[in-house]
Amino acid sequence: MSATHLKIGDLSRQTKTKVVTIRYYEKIGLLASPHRTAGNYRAYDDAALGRLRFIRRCRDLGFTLEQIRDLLELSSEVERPCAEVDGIASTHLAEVERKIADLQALAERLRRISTSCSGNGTISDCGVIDAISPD
Amino acid sequence: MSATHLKIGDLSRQTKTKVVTIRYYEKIGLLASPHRTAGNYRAYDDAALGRLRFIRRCRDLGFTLEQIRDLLELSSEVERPCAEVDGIASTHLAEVERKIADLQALAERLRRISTSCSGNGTISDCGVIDAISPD
DNA sequence: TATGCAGTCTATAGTCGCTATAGGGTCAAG
DNA sequence: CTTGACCCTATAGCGACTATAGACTGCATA
Repeated sequence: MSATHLKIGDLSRQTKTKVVTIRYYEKIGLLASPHRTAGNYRAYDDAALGRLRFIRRCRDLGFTLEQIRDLLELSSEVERPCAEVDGIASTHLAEVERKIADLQALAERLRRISTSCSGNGTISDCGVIDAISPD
Repeated sequence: MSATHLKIGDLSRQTKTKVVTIRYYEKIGLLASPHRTAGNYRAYDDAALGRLRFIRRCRDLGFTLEQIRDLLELSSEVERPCAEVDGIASTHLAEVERKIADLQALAERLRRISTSCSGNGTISDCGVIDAISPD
């Protein structure tokens, strides 16, 4: 089982990850170096595909590569208490929530800036620049 | 008027910008090279301080340095229609709103992942990893 | 006057997460 | 036997900084 010979392009298509990115993950040690064919092509098995899928799903969720590295390591140490894994996830959630709050404040300011422009004067009449730099 | 001799550290404190960052802005041509003292120290005037303040406020608002470059250029061409400046701001607002929506969806997913952890088992009992990688 | 120390100078390399490019080699189909 | 899609390595670039090394300046205190 999992003796499949997947080429890097197959992984690329199946995970929507650019070939160069897969090689990059290997270079930084996030993905193990796979076997090579006679012609020096990388030959992956299903486990590698699964691991890459996991990585990509995590990236999608906004985890950093460092966090993903931790998650991958932890997930193999099945006896460790799960508080650490949950800690990574909830730290990240807190970060995301903070970002949302920041962006909402930002959107509010931008809306105010936009309304200070009448839309048909020249810059000297327009409130936008002044709204950004209120000296 | 504006013959003040501000040192880079003064600008740094007054705008909460790291000294290296100010020098970086100069290097990429966002901030003009100021006069130098006899001892080769950068000597800024109030205009430079104002410009840096503007840049920082824009960064705070999430504009890229490229967009700020445009804004600075536009704002000096007082006869141009202000629709351009407003366009930059409202394009940016749209982006921010999209980002907020994305992050909210993301936070929702993360919350669901976090709740799959009971909090005191081992990793093998913990739903977090499985929740991320649903095979 | 000497010394210490905070502040400044230049130049270079590192960060993160890729992406792009150059200059090749491999392999299956026509 | 050539075409073309795929693969290989190695290096440099992106944005917006940040960090570091090694040297100089300028001011206060002993």
